[in-house]
Amino acid sequence: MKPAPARAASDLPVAEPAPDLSPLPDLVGYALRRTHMAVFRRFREAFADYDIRPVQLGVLTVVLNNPGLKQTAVGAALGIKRTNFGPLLDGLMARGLIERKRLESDRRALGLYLSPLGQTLVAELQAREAAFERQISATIGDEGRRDLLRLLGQIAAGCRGSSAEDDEPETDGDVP
Amino acid sequence: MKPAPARAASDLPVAEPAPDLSPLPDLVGYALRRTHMAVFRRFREAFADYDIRPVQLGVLTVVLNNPGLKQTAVGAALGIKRTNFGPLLDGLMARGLIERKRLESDRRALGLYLSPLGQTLVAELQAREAAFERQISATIGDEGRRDLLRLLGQIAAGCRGSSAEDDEPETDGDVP
DNA sequence: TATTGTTATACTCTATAACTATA
DNA sequence: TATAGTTATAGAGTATAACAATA
Repeated sequence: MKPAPARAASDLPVAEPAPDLSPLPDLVGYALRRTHMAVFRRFREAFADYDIRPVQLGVLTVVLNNPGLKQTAVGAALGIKRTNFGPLLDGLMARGLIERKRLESDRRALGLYLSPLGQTLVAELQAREAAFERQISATIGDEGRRDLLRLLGQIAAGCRGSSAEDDEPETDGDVP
Repeated sequence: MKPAPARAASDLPVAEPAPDLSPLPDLVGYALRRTHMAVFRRFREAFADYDIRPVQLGVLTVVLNNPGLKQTAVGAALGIKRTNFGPLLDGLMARGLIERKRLESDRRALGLYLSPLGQTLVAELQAREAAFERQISATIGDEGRRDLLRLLGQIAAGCRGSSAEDDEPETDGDVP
């Protein structure tokens, strides 16, 4: 709510008329990028004291719900490539939040578990997450939020629907 | 449309019951991330022959609409930090799409212009962009698209509304 | 002193390719 | 041969700090 620069009537003639961005503001892709960036920044602020980023909370949540799930499956559920999931896990393990155990059934695979510390932390994080969710969707109401989630889901499903998706990363499994 | 692995009735007992992701799929931030990723991937495919990414098209569009606008203003309009905008521009200039001229009015600043080649290219890109937009929003219809843009705008505005935004990057200027 | 643009640097995310050890 | 996980590597995207030239 800046009080408007209060131009001195002879300071600077025109206030830089705001560039013409058309047609960007009317494009779904552009709106998604801007909104995602804004929400992401807010998330970082809201979780700054925990030093947690959205992907990390995603991993902790999936491991909480599915203890013992093997690494590949956790990564695939979140759309993270095998290759990139390792370093991400390293960070969470170095903080003592996640533990890994070699599976008896398949000695190649590693099952993921939350440590006691991880369980305590994820409970706190989920509480704050719920508050964060209420905060960012405060302006659109419950109905708007439902609409938004539905529309986003339809767009994402449509994008997955066609073209090349051979590889591994996007083997989702969530949206039916 | 894979024909379903056709389990041999004694091959693998259960088909891995799809991990529980709750509450992630019901979170606006998570849905934004997934949808943004999916749309971004589709964009790259759709513009692969041009080797153009969304941000680059954004820059070209703003320069087309506002020839002579100084570098800082173009970057700020798109939410790109001064520091990171330089290298991005280098790429577009190396391809001969954008030219820069030192401004007479302020000899610190550089005005951005499209080269003739850049003008030709951006016309083609915008045509394809329109087709891409119809493609990804095909499943939600015109009404759904309007709703989606409105909801995304409200979320983004709400995120910008509070907390720390002192620095330069997010000096938007678009959304009123 | 403030602004424009630059360089240097770092961390995260994403992506490919090649390797091991199990299966 | 195929899978689980790793390493190495590369490119974007984002972030800070410090600098030169200009205002």
